[in-house]
Amino acid sequence: MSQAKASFAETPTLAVSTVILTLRPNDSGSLQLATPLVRRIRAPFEGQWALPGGPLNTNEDLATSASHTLRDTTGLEPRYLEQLYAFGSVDRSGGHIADRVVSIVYWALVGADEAERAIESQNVQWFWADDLPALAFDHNEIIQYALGRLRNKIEYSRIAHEFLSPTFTLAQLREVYEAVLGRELDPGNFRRMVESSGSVEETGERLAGTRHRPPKLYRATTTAGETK
Amino acid sequence: MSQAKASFAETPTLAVSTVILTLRPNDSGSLQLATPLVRRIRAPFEGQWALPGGPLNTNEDLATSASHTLRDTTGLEPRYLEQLYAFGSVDRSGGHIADRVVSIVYWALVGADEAERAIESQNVQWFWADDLPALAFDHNEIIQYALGRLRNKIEYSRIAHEFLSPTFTLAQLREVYEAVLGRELDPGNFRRMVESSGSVEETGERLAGTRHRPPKLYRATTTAGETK
DNA sequence: TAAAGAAAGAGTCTGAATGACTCTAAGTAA
DNA sequence: TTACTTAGAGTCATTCAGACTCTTTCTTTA
Repeated sequence: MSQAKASFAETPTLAVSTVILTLRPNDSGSLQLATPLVRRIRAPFEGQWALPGGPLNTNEDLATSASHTLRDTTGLEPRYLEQLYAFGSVDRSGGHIADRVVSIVYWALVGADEAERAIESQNVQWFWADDLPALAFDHNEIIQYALGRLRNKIEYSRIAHEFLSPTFTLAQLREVYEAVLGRELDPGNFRRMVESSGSVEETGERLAGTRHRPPKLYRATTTAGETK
Repeated sequence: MSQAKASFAETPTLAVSTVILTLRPNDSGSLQLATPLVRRIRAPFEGQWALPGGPLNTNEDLATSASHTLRDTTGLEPRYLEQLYAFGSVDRSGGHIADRVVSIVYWALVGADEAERAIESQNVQWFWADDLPALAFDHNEIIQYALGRLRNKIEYSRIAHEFLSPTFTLAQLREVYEAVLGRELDPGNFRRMVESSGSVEETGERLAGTRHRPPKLYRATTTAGETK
């Protein structure tokens, strides 16, 4: 395979893209999933919105490429970044096989604190994840896939706190679950579940400034026993 | 990105490989995971064993490429084929960046009936999955990754019967679970679990020729309610 | 022909986890 | 001081999984 370059001339090009997800309050005050997209400045799909991403450099690892492009285009440096799936249908570039790109897609979760640092411009904007325009390539499907993975993974993993600031109340954590799962959860049962899971620990402080009994603040425990 | 070919000249080449897993009885009669490997006939890693795979053709979908290469090199046509992960560290080609290959790896489960059809030759051989030689590239790690996925997925999914012939007894199905999970399961509890899951149905026949009470034969129910 | 052996298959018991729910504590706002 | 709101502790009933027992139904052997 040392002469591979020659015989692989017809191999599709390789890009790395990322679905970034965060939660922000909508008009009615409840949390909703949002994602930043970038406007394409080249054909195909010129002018349409797309996932942030770019070609894979020869000297870069996949995850490195993802976070690198992310920083350049959106200014974000997510703590949570994981490979999602490789999308490579021959027809995903709008029918032109000559344009064929195989995308290795990562997904990232961004906390409330980090999301504020995001660049927003003419060519980078946030959208509600469940109300997207028609995107370039198969990027609508990709985001749907990411949302499915998120809803699935939040049930057995400890990723929910990635959406929050480093310290948070159990009510805030519950809001994350409710927003992702799309249904309300019983506060008492939720508290019991979280406390017995060992995924959070008390900081010893309480959140002040509420108009009721001040809730305890928690932080995520250091990732021992993390489930992939 | 229509001129992409030019600017992507330095993009790594793309290959699709597959981890094929089957269960076969070992010397002591219990089932054990086995996988077929092919001997490399080119540098790098010439002469070493590797996963079956090959470069991705421009006009082929990823999964199509996987099953296509699989058929050509091993003669197998697995019913179960799913994308596993994309492996793309810069150093996985033995240190030569010029040889860099990004592999999109699929995994396949092969039933006892199908596995018999496999070609075996000087350059294609079966190995026990937990007793492999040093393989080309990072293929040892890839197989470990696939085994982890299998052990995880067998717990919440219905893939176990993919290792069996179309009809099977509950004892045979239990043996599959025991081999994959590496521990014994209580026959009674296993029966209750499987029957209440709705993943199997009786064929109405029984397996003859045993030296004890003949067990009922089951088949997998048609994939409704399949969990991804 | 009877007894022994083996696995099939049904059923019991117990403890842990979960959903629905109640009750009290501790703050703010009027 | 009273009303209001959420925090946080606790109860009850149901479901589920592991450990275990017992009976059934076949083959093998005496």
